[in-house]
Amino acid sequence: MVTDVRRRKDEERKERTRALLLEAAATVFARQGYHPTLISEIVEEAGVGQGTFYRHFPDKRAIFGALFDHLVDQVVAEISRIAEDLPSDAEQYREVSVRVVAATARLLRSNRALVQLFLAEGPSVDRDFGARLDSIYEQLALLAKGYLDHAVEHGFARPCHSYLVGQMLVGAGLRLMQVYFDGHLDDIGVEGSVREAVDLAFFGFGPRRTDAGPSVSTRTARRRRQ
Amino acid sequence: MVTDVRRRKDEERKERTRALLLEAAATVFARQGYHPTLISEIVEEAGVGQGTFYRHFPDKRAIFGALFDHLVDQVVAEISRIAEDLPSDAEQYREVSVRVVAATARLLRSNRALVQLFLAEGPSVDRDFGARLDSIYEQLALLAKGYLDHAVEHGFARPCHSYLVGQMLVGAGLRLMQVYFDGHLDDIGVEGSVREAVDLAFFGFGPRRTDAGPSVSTRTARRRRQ
Amino acid sequence: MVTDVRRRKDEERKERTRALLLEAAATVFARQGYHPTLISEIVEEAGVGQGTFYRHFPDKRAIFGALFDHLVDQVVAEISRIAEDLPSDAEQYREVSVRVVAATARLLRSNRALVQLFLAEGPSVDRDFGARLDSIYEQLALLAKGYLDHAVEHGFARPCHSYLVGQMLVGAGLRLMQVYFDGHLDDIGVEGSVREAVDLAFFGFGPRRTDAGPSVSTRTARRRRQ
Amino acid sequence: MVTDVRRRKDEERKERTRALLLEAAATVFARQGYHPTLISEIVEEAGVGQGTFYRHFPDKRAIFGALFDHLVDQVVAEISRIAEDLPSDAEQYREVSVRVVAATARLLRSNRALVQLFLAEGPSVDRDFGARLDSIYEQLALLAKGYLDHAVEHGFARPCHSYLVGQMLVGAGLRLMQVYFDGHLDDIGVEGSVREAVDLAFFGFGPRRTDAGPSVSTRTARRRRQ
DNA sequence: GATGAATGAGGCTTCATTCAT
DNA sequence: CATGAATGAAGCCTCATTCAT
Repeated sequence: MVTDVRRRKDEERKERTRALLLEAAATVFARQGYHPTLISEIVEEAGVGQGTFYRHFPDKRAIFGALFDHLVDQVVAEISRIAEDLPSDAEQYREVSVRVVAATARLLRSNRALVQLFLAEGPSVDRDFGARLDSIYEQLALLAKGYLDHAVEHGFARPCHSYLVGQMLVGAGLRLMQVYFDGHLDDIGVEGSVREAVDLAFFGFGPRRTDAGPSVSTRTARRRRQ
Repeated sequence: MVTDVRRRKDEERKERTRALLLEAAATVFARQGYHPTLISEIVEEAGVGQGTFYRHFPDKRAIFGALFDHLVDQVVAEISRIAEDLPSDAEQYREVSVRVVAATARLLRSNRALVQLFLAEGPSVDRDFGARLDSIYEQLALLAKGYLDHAVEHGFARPCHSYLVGQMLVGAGLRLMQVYFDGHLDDIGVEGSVREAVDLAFFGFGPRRTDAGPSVSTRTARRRRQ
Repeated sequence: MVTDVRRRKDEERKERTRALLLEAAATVFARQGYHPTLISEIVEEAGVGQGTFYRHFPDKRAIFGALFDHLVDQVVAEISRIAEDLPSDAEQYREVSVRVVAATARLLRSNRALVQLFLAEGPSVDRDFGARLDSIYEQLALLAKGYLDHAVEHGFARPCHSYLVGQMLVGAGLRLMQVYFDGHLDDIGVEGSVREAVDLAFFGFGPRRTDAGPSVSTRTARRRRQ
Repeated sequence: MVTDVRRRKDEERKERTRALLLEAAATVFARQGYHPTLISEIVEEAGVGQGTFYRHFPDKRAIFGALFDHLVDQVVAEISRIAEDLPSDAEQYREVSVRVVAATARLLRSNRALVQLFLAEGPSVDRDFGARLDSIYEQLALLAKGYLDHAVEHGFARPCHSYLVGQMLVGAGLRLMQVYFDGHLDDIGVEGSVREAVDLAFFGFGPRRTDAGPSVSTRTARRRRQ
């Protein structure tokens, strides 16, 4: 009995220490980047002993990976929760897009420092880690391609090289996120940015036509800004 | 004078050694990435002594920077050469876009390894270096914005948040390049990819309209692929 | 608490290691001089790892300085202990001088190797370190000047340029010490040397006069030698 | 014939280069001390090529030694020139002493930087070099001892441990020189300092006696200073 | 003889990792 | 489990020295 209590207390303590280390690592990585960060800086930030680190992670890479996995799990869960069903007409399609993208954006924004860290330094941590990132981008692109193919099939998107378009949308989205994080889109906010982005994806920037086009609300919002 | 001849020969030798080092650095960086690369590996690849490195560059960062500057200079020169005048109608606009983008793509492709290196590892080399990259993206986005504003003014682009759109185009382009480098667009080649990309930018992927749309040639090319 | 015990043991261990390093450094410095000594030789002599050195001292200079400070502290404490009160007549004055000088000599002799090290190599270690030595000489000279001025005032020393005389006494003392360390004064020992030195200071080597002069005991000692 | 002219020109050039190097070395050594000085700094100061150094000296030690030898030769020559004959009475003895010491002082002062360099850094350059310095001090001490023994024999010095006294005089002299170089004796100048020093040596600082004592001129000078 | 680019041995220092407590 | 002192492998960099011109 005593042993059980003891064991549980030990485990709790261990868990707490691990959390301390993860948080500290996130802080220090965000502050100075992956490569310049020393184990000694992480443990100092965490307020634990040097040796303690190695009871929880084999090396720096591992704690970086743990942070990454945690974030990816969160994001995947969130996205799956929202984007459950395929849309059945163009307008609905756009609305779903806006909703998914905006939700993702909000989630990522709340982990801004880590996201920027992974985007910027991920590829340099490790060949392997770079591949993980690439695979995520690829999956996103394929997801977009799937949606697009479905849309083309139902006539609310024009035929195109959907894989290429999917990749470009991913790239545009990533860049958009960066810019947004840097505070360069504070004038229109998440919602506005997303709507503008979705408009670009649907209609391009070519001259407006009468039969369809950017939603009135968007145009209004834009006008208000000016 | 004997001295003059001597001096010139010395300078030539030095220049040759420097070139040797730069080439070697490019090779090794491309092979294993910036951080894992040791000075000793660069000098071995170059076939010069360890100390020789330090007669030419103060440290690893510097030689990386030199490679970067060299590439940027090349690209800037090439782009300036092509994109001299602003287009005066929509069709011309698209043609100029295609020409500039395709030329840039070809130039970058011939420096593929370095470009990938800079894109992937640049932000992790240094706070400062990351800022240099960012500034380049920003400049590109502003360039795009400028063109776009001009197009809107002349009626061959619809009103939009041109800064945001510019940034997205940059992101889309970067991603496109990556994908292209990875050989995932070998089916349509540079020309085809660029045309597809420009179409996306001009018209989005929304349903085709009658009054305007992707060029016939493109549609043809696409059909052939399918 | 377990933690407390642990902490104390750790501190003790650290202190022991530090002492080990200091002793080793003294040994190696004395053997081969400051500049030719490598950190690797110190740690080998101390029987600790290379990295351990840097946990205790930032560089070679620092450990040299630590040795120096330690010795100076010792000497200062010893001298202050002896030379507490000013003498009130000529004979007493000489006796105090003899006592102070002899005590210092004995202390320095027991640290002979270090003292020689500091005298010989101190000025070459560092601009700053040289200045520290100079300042000590200056202080000694001023101390001597103070005593001398006091003596002149009370009539048991003749008027003179007391600063210059103080400096010369310091120089004479330093040289005496060197010679003594080299074993060139083994015939008369510390006591005899000091007495002879004090006689020189008080009476010079000019012809003996009847009213005062070197003490009988000294003359006797000298005669015995001859 | 042509060859001869050529040969002489080469030799002259070589000599000039060597002189350039020596002068440069003196300058740089004086500025930053022996150990921190790099060969590259010497050749830069001299305005010659790196390789040129090695055509004239095998290493840094050698050029230091050459500077030293040159100075010693000068000083020895100068002293021998003055102190040719032994004095025959006390007053003459003092006058010779003053003359020799003052002349030496003037010579050394004109090479102040080098002298300070040798005194301060000599012992640290090399075991061997330190021994050379020591030997010089020893020789000086023996010289003084010889004079002293001669004086004792003729009754114008009191019996004493002449070797020890000789050494102390050397030490006092060295210190005096340092202090003088540092400008701390500007109030009485070379002549005054020397006279004061000689007085100390002859009479000590003990109370003045009637039958003999410091020269009137000195006392006067001193009084004027006060 | 003079030059200065190239060399590489060798010392310093860092820092991930271990281990005794 | 947590600790932090100790470790030493490994890289960086310097600088005396060489050597082709």
